Amino acid sequence: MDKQQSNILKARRDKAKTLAEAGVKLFSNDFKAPQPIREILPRGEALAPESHEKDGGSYRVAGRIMSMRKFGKAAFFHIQDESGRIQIYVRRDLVGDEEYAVFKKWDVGDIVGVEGKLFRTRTGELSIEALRLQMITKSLRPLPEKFHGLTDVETRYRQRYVDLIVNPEVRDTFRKRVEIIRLIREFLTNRGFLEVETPMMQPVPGGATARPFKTYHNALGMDLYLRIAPELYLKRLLVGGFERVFEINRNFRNEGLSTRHNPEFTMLEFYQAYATYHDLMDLTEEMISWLAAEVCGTMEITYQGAQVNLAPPWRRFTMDEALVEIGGLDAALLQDDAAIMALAREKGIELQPEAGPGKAKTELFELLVEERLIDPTFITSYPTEVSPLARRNEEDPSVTDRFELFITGREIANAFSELNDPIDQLQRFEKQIAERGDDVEIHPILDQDYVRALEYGMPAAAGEGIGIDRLVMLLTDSPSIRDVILFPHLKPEAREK
RNA sequence: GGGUCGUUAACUCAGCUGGUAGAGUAUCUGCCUUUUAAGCAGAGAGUCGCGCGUUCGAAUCGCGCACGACCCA
Repeated sequence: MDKQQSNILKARRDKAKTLAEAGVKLFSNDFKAPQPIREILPRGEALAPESHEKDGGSYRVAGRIMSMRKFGKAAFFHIQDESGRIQIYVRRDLVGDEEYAVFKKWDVGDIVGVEGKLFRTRTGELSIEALRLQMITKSLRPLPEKFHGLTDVETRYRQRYVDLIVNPEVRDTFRKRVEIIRLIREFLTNRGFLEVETPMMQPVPGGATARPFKTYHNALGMDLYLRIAPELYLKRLLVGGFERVFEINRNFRNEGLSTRHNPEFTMLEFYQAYATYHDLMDLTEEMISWLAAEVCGTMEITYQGAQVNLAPPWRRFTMDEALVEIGGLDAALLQDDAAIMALAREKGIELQPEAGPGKAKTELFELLVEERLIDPTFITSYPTEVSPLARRNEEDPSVTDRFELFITGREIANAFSELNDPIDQLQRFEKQIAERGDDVEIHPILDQDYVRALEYGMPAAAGEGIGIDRLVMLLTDSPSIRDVILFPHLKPEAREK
């Protein structure tokens, strides 16, 4: 931008300079009390073409110019505010020669204020006939082309502000995102859950298996980690006597980026004392189907061309059942640890030396079953081996009282009856640390304070995590997580464009 | 990390087997008081992502790098 401006940018700056020299304020801040465009539109419903509103009411609107059709002594343009869009008609004989000369320097992209009367044009479009015009903010850069708009995904993500200006469906997606989060709060609050905030910076990053971001606190002289999950803190609150808690906040994972992964993402976690994972399946089914009805107006939604029916009840399979019924495995084989391990290797799954049949089974599930779970499906009875924080099943201690929820082949939720036996918990932590392999960045430290908290006694409870971004993707039919995060992470631009 | 594809004017895109860059929108000038992808006439605008190589000559071919998309791990 420094050396050679493109002529189009130069033209804008020259024009702005000319206006400023003529005494026009390019950045005024005294256009008071504009009316939302959406509130004006119904006022003109009864107007016939080529007629003005009878009582001649005056309207004040402000917004960005999105299109412009100029004639010699008149012009039409559209302005857009947050609520909508309306056409403005400007006539030289109504605003005066001087004002009209200034108006001729207005461009698409400028933010302006208009005062005038409501009327309907010959072609039937409700419009405001301008009596007074005011520049509020002069735009120095052109908006993308009016017909194709902005489609380059890289620019859309890097310059989200432009994306939001020109792509109304993008604004809708983010409004829906806000609405979904608001409804979740309402849903949980109505059921007695308390919304809490727990540390984003943790001395021990726990509650999940992932590589954390590391930082350093100068005054304390200690390493801190951005949290990979709030789980262990929320469960400390159960120890403390809060019986239903939830948190909606950011988690950070120092791993790859993809259409389903952003280094920071929003997670809902909630914990309920004296509940089991069965109770949470019921709650989840109720919550997500209700969200769909509220946000999409139906429980039968479309995601990227696939029909998805979110109406309860949802299918529930144990992992073994799913491997047999959907994965096509022989039921007898699942009872044979050696055969499971062999099959996993045969399918090209790499298993660490210390990995057991539970790990192999889980990997086989991901490979053979996961992507085929389009309609919502709860998978239960996860192997204890892959569930370090979940309560063991009382009849079969090799599995846990846990479920994951899959919709459109993707994991949406993960929940379990909580492990609250401090001795069992300590042993599992130690085993996990021993097995962490060569990656010292994952779970570097044993969370002894968490074990201490459990020693005081945590009530029987169940807890769940729901990835908000993925849920929003589902309910807004968005193909990439970057479509539901306002400012997704990208590599730095090579150069300023 | 691997593979495939992409990167050309502010935006959306053409540009064949190498011959030195085009369209539409946008911009600028003129005409135009009911248009809505307004219209008509004219004009200007690009280190063709970056670098190296092959060649008399590279947007085009080769190699490397950057950024992005999709798929795989």
